[in-house]
Amino acid sequence: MTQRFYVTTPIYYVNSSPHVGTAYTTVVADALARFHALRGERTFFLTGTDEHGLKLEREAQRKAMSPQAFVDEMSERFRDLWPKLLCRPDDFIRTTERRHEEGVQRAWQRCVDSGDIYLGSYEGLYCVACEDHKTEKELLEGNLCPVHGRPVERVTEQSYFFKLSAYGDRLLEFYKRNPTFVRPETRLNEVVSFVEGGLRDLSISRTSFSWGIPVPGDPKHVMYVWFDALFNYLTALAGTEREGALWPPDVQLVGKDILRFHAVYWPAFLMSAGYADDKLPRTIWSHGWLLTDGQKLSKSREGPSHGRGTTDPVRVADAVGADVLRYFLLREVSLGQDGEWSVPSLVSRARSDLAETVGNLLNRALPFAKHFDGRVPHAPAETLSDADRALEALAATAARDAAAAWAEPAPHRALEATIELARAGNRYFDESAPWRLAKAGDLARLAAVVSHVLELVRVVSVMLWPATPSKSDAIRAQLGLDPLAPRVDADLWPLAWGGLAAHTALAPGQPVFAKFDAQQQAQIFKELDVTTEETKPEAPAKAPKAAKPAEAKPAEAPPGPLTYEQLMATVDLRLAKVLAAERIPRKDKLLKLSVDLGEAAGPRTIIAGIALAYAPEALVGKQVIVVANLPPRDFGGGLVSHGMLLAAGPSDGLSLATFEKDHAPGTRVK
RNA sequence: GCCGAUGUAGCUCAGUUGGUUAGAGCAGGGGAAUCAUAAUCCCAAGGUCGUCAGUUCAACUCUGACCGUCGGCACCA
Repeated sequence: MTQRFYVTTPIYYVNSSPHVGTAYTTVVADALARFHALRGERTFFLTGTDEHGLKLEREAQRKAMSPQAFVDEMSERFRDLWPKLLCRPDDFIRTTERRHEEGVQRAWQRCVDSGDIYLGSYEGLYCVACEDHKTEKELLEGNLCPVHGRPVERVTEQSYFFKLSAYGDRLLEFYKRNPTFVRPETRLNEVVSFVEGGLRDLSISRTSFSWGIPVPGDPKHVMYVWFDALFNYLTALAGTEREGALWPPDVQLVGKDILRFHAVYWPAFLMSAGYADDKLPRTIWSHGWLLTDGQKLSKSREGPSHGRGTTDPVRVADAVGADVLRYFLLREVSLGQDGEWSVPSLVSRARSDLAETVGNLLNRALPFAKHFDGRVPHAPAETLSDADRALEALAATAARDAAAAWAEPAPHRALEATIELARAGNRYFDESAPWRLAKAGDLARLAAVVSHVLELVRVVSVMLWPATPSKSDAIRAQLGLDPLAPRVDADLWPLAWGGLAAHTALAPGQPVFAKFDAQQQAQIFKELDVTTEETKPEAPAKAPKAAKPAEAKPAEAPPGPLTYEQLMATVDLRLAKVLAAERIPRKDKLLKLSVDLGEAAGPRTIIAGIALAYAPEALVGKQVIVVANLPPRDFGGGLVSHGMLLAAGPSDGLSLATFEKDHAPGTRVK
C-alpha cells in the first residue's frame, strides 16, 4: 500500500505580514513533504490563512474596507510568499472560503448531535462608564467600580459552549496510548499536566461581532476563533477523495504558543465530531521560536535588530537566495527548540557548508571530465580500491541516517549528516589526489576516483533536495541529470550507489553556490540592515537603540485631518514635574508616580509602564508631558492612574517625552 | 509573583538507557597540497560540562536546592 504523508502548518492570522518565524514553520513543512515525496509517498502539504474575528473586523473598518476585501488583500501576502521560498503547498485554505465554512458548520452540527454543544451564558460584571468588564476582586466594597466609584452591573451574554470538561479522561487515555501524539516529549508532559488540572467548558461563539462563521440554526452567533480555525485541517480535504486517502494528518507543526489548542481542544473537537482514536492526528509537533539575541521574533521586533539583520523573509530570500535561507532555517535550528536568527550566521553557514563543502566538491571534480570526453567515466569493478568501497559504504550509511533523521523529523541532523558526507567526499578527493593520477596517466584509477566523486555529489544533491530544491537541481544539471521529480511509489532516496550512469554527458557551469566573499557579504549586510563593526557607531554598548530607519508603515490608520481647534479640544497635554516615584511590588513594568501638574487639588498619581526603562530615582525632578484629560484608569489592587505619560519605544528601551527647557508645571502644550 | 524552558570549548550546538582520555562545525594557531569560487586536507590548542549538596563502586548524564538567562501568564498599551 502506498504510504502517505499529510503535513500541516497553522493557518496564519492575516492581521500582520509574514515574518521569518512564519516562514520557518512553512519551510519545515515543505521540506518534510519533499522528503516524503522523494521516498515515493503520496504527500499532502497544507497551509492557509485564518481570516475571522473581531480584530480583523475592526482593522477593516479602520481602513474603510469590507472585511472580505481586507482579508483578501492580506491573505494574498501569504499566498504569494510561499513560492518565493520554494514552498509548494498542495492546497492553501482560507477560513472565509465556502468549503471551509460549510465544513465547519457540519462539524459543529456533529458536535451538537453528540450533545457536546449547549447554549449558556457568560455572566460578567460591567461598568458602563468604563465600558469594560470587571472581575469580583477588582471591585471596591459594595461592588463599586474602582475607577468611577459607581456600582457595576451584572450583565450576561449568550454563548455556545463546548463540553470540554467531559473529555479530560478520554484525552488522558489517548495521550497514554499515543505517547508521540505531542512532541517533543517535554511538551506532552506539559499538555498532560494541563489536562490533569481539569478542563473547563469552552465558550465557542460570540454575539458581539459578526465577522465569523454563523452558528447553524442561530445566526446571531458566530463561531469563536478556535472552533473555526482548527477545523481547517479537515475542511481542506472534506468531501473529496483526499479525505479518505489522506486523513488524518501525520505531522501538524505548531508553535509552542498554540500547542494547547492543537493538543487539547483539537482532538476533543474531533472526538466529539465522531472521530475514533485512530482517526485523530498522529503527531502535533511543537517547534520552537526563532530568537534574535534571545528575544522572540515578533511584529514589534521587525526590522534591524541588534545588528543581526532584517527578519523579512522576502528581503532575505532576495538577497541570499531562497535555498540558502531554507537551508539555514533547517540546519541551524533544532526542531522543537528555539534557534538563533542572524543574517551573519546565515551567511557563514551557507559559505562553509554549501559553497566550500558541497559546491567545491562538484567544482573540483568536473574539470577532470576532460580526460573522459566530458562524460562520467566508466570504472570497472576491478579498478576499485578499498578507499572507493569505503566511500560507497559511507554514502549508504549517511543516506540511511539522514533518512531516519528526516523521518523523525529532525532536519538539522539530516542535513548535518548530509554535509558530513560531502566533507568525507573532499577528504577522499584529497587522499586520492586525482590530479596526480592525471599527470601519471593512470586513467583507470582516475576514472574510479572521478566517477566516485561525481556519484557522491549526486547522492548529496538528492539528500539536500528537501532543503535546497532549486540548488539541488542546479547541481544535477551540471551532472547531466534531470531535475528531481518525485513520483508516488518510486523511492528516489539515494540508498543505492550508482545512480549516475557512466558516459552521462556532464555540463559544467557557473558555481552553484555563492561564495559570499567579503564584497558580497558586505553587500548583503547592507541590503539586510546588518550592523557590522565598521558601520556601528563607537561605544554602542548601552546607547539607546538608534532610531531605526523605520519603514514608516501606514499600518495604524492615520487620523483624519484635524483642525488645530479640534486637536486642542481633544487632547490636553500638560507639562508636569515628577515629585516622587516608586516601584510597585509584583508589577515588574509599573512605576507609581506622584506628579505635579500645578493643580490646586495637588499632585496626581500616575501609574506608568516604564519600570523596565527608568529607575524611579532617575525620574524625580524630571519634567514630563502628561495627557491630563484621560479618565482615571484602574490597574487593580487599588492602583488608579490619573493620566498618562508620553513616551515612545520598546518597553525595555522606552524614552519619555520632555522639553528642552523647564517650564512651570501645568503649562499647556501647544 | 505563578508556570515552563535552559545553562557543555571564544561562537552555534551534539551528547542516546549514568561507565575507560566529554564531541562536531565556525573563528583563532601550525602544517600539507595546488584539482577547485584562495575553496580543500591534516595536526595541535582550547571545557573544574552554571554552583552547591545528595544517590551510586561510578554522574555532563539521576535527585534536591540555589544562581544566571529566556519565554508564557499576571501586570502593562
